[in-house]
Amino acid sequence: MVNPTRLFVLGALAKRGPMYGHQLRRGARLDRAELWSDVRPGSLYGALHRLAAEGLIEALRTEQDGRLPARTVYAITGEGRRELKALRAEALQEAGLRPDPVDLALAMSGDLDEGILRGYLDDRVRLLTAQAARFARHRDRAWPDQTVADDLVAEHARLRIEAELAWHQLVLDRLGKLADDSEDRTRP
Amino acid sequence: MVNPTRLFVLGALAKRGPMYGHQLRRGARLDRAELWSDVRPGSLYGALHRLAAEGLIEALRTEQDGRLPARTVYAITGEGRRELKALRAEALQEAGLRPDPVDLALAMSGDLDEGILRGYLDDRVRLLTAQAARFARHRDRAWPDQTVADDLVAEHARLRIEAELAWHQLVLDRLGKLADDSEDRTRP
DNA sequence: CCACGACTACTCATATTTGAGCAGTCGTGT
DNA sequence: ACACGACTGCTCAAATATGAGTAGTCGTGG
Repeated sequence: MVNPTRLFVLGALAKRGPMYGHQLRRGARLDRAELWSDVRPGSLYGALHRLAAEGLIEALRTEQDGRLPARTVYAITGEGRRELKALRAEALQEAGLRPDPVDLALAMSGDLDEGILRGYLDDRVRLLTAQAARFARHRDRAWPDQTVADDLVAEHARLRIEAELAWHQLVLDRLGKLADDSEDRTRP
Repeated sequence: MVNPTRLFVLGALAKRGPMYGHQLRRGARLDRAELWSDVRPGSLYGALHRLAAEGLIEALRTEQDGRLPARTVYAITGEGRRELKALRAEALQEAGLRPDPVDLALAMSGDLDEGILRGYLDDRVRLLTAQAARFARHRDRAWPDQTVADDLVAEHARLRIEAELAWHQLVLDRLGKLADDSEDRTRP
């Protein structure tokens, strides 16, 4: 429902003050952003233009640093702060599971060879384990200016990955049965 | 990365044979679809048109049942089956956490009153608990034609919600500290 | 010196999603 | 009879996302 790009832009401008596009992007990246946002250039600049057109942010000035490309600095407006609060409230209210494509893929995998499927799952487990390790490190070596909110976000990621790992284990255990099941269907 | 709508349409047509748009939608709904897909009419029909234009599916015929609106029945093509396999493989490979807007909202909530935030979180816990109960029921009273894959998907949902609940508990516990933290910043 | 990869900022065409809406049918109650 | 809400199928404009590309700068190794 709520548009994360808008929330991100408004939130960042409100929190850190006026910024230009690339700065927003980098700020997000440094802030372990893969966790809560995934703003690619296209959607970011699109959002900036639209937000400016709506008056939720405004272009303050255009700078040029040496000969690098010119950049436009935006600031949030009063109207924008109001919208920010509304968006945030909306985001805090929607508590549901976002559909995971892997479920869809699994539901469509009746015909897939068990060995191959098992291979994919093993790979997934490896990837997830690596990520879990990264987030555990997060918890220990705190950032310079790591806030409690940042901790919570990292912890959220860790817990979610643990759940994924547990589920993957369960899938691997039941994989034999899944194969039987699709055989039941092909030979009635 | 992978487009879930495409995967859904191709997969459903491959699995259940030729169907028209509304039928796809309903089939998904009956199949506890809120779990792995959330195809609204707009994106579904858009995808159907595009897939047909690309030759991955083809319009078989146009039926009319009584005086109800006419419907176009689509079938997957050979080309489409190839694409389906590719999409499925891609979906099975991407094992990462999809960003959750609540993290974003939390990161932007330094200025939010603790009581209000706590209220939102309590509501979320209520919602999540209700959903967890629904999925537990899923596990017990099996569907008529519930496959192992369906079970796994439901179990996935349950585990994910458990993780969410655990995290919410953790957030509520640390909420006091979060408030302190933002005070540190406003009065240096 | 120069090629090369990485960074800086942003643009643009195309793909996709959203959300409302349309035009009719059906069943149920009153 | 008839109002009402729910269902049937699908369309459409507007919002948003994607992914590649542009044009130049900078640092580094050979």
